[in-house]
Amino acid sequence: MGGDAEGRRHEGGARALTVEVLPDVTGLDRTFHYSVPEGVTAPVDVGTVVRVELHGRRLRGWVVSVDTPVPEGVELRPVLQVVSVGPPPAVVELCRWTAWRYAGRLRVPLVAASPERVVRAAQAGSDAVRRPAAPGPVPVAGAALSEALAAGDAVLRLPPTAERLPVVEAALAQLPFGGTALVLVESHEDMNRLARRLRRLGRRVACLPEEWAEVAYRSPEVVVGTRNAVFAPCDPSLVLVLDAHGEAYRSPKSPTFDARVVAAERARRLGAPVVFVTPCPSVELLAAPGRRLVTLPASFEQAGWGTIAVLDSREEDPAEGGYPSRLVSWIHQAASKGQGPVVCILNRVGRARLLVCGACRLVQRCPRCGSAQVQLAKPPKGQVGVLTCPRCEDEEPAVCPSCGSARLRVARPGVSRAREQLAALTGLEVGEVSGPHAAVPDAPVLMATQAGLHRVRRSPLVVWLDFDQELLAPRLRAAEEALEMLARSARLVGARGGGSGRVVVRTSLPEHEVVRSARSGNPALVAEVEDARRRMLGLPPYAGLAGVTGEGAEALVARLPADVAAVRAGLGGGWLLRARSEEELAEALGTLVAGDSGGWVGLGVRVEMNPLDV
DNA sequence: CGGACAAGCTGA
DNA sequence: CAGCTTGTCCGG
Repeated sequence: MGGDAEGRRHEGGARALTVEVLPDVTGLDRTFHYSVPEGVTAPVDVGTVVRVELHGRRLRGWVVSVDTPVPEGVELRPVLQVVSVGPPPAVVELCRWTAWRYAGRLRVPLVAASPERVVRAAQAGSDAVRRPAAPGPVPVAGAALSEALAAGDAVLRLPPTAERLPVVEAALAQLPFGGTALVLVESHEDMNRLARRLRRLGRRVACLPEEWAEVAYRSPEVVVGTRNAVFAPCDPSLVLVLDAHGEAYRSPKSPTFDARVVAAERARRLGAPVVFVTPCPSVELLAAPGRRLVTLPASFEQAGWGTIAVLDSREEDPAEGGYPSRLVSWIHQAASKGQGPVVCILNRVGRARLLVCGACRLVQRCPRCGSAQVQLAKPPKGQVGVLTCPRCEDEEPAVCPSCGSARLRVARPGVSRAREQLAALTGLEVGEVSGPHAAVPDAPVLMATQAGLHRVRRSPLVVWLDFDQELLAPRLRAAEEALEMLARSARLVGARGGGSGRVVVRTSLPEHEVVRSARSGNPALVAEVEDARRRMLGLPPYAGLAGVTGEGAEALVARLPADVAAVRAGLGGGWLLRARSEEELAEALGTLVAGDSGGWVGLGVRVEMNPLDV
């Protein structure tokens, strides 16, 4: 790529080159024209990072077009300096598409597509001789991957404990000579692990964004990276998205682009195949037009979900002290195996999420806003605790306002309280993992929120202490997310050479399709129910939804075409837009914005496509 | 976005 | 009316 990197500049001095530059300034979504003076020797092309003067300020910016007509009556100033090589023109084009598709500014995808540090122009082309790919044994998943690659755009449903390295290897075996595979992964950690393992197999790997220049100039066999790597400065011959269910593929800030959607678009433009590998494909992933679902033999898939045991919480004996004795003995057994910590999960931070007065049975609520108060920490001995309102952060002493009793019963425990209970019941040391960054204590049993799933490599036993909470969460994707959590749990206990661990799910809904899907290793059960629900309720992917907030939201909404519905969305003067598809929404918003002298400057509007909170 | 410049407020 | 805050405008 960047084939004629040398070609565009100066044209033998016949005419001065003019460039259109987008300044790297948040909120200034406008372009300005500059001339490229003779003194500038570095190549200048679409994507190049330059330094320019604007309104007395020296700014960095991207060249977004070359030799486009300059608006009348402007006096061109010269580009001060070529700062760095930037994304190749085709990637800038992809960035434009992304900004349009997610109704946001171009700057964000351009930042994602650009090197972190300055990169000087270098000779294109590979300097290393490739060894031919060793034709290793083709595993079950390898054959399925071939089928998926042949389909052009496919989801490969690979059960959670199945190794993913053979899938990547099988993809590399099909790479054309000199071709590059782009592999997207959920996290930085996954990237480093995959890169390490591929290098050990003799593959030439480059990671993004660290090795941006290698990707651009050395054409490695494999480019590995997270969400932003979808804008890799190369022309991939195939694209692989691992753990394609992961929320990490969605950008949290506007434009809220989804790297899976961008990956499919990129592959389509290049005529390259794209394969999404995941144990539990979402409705969105499956519903993309022209996409095939490739599955493995049912027996392989079932085995790949491991052992998932259900504890029906309706049958528990309250005399057992909070958790059934069967669970306690499972924890004892697993903890003695020495295969990592037992991980118990409760997605409720703090000590208590619901308190009831022991004397008069009153539910403790915030005196200001009425929300149920929570208790974050156990009070020191002999002192009265503090109740906090999760909504307005009001703090009150832990005393019943109605009868004055300080005997408050924990009706719904949080992790801290559950930790105390488990330690008492098992007699084992129980550590607590609460934040995504807190240290993981060295204890045989860990009490964790969902974040704990990502903090442990391997475990003999994962216990969901209250899975009802995940099954019944009032979120659009609750069922799919619950299945993803079970998939991750299954991987944790099955990690490395067929771990013999198990996942325990404590719930009062053992017949819920999420539980049945995971137990039978058939994620289609959830997919079918979810698909029907989305169709019936007109939710994505069978509708396009977008949240619009900010000063100018009202004015924008007033000018929307008739086929885009808008309703006031709860807090803070925002709006929720609905159209037949996200593309239609993007089109409507795009034309509105293009109407006002292009760009989102001064509109005071932020658009969140496909918002996560209903 | 952030600087420039204008209009508005304060206190001596 | 100097000295400061607040607001609006605009960039090549």
